[in-house]
Amino acid sequence: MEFKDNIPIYLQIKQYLYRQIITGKLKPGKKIPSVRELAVQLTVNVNTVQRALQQMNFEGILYTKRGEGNFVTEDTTLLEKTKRELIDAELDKFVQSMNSLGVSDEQILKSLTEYLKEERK
Amino acid sequence: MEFKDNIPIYLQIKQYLYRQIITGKLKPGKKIPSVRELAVQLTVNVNTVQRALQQMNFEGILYTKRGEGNFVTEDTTLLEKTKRELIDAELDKFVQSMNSLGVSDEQILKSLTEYLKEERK
DNA sequence: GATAGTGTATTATAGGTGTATTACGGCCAA
DNA sequence: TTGGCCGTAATACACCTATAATACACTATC
Repeated sequence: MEFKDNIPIYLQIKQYLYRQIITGKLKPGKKIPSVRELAVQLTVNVNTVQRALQQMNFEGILYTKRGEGNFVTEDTTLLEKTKRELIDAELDKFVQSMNSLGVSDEQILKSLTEYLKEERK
Repeated sequence: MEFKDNIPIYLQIKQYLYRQIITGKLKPGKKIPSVRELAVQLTVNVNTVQRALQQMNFEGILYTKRGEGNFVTEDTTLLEKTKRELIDAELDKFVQSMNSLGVSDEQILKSLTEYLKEERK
């Protein structure tokens, strides 16, 4: 996996896993790859993976069975809520960024529409 | 100024200044505050400010007159180009993020429209 | 020339991040 | 019970970031 510089890798791993879970690639109640496996997969150290998992564990998205592995929560309410929160955060960030670049709300919609058209080519 | 953790401050300063320039709060050809002044203003070390300015200097957005100060470029073409690039980058990031959260292009537009309506309250 | 304000450079220190390595403890199946 | 996966913890090292303090160099102005 490619990581951006200037953003801690363990945060990018968290984000990656969150998205895997939210888009259903990792399913509720199911085991995710082991820390060592993820470390190899992502070409990263075990400690770095573990740091990400620890936090996600604390946040309730994962739960750990020692000696067995990490599993995606079965709390679908929490998953839904998390998804909405992540989307909202993205919207927030985006609109705020565009505004601080001097782009008005109407212009944002216009730009985005154009962008999506362009992208489809 | 408040800085986000997990992103180097000097990069946030760059972003801040870029936006000041692009929105015309800092005008082409005009002097920007001195490194020491910015350091106080942003409650940050002089070295950190300088690092941001050095890069912007290298990028052509600023030019330095030693002993006098830093000035915004008068190359309005470059400024326009930069603005377009920054906006494009934001669009890119946003659409990519939303997609990876399982939000389709049509849904993105819908969500954004709703979000902007909500925001106006 | 002296002074004040500017950018610039250097050094030391501290904290966060990431790697590498080693070791310990729990779970399960052969 | 043993061996092989699991998570977990601790240590040492290197790098980047940020601060702090100091000093130097250039410019304008008086």
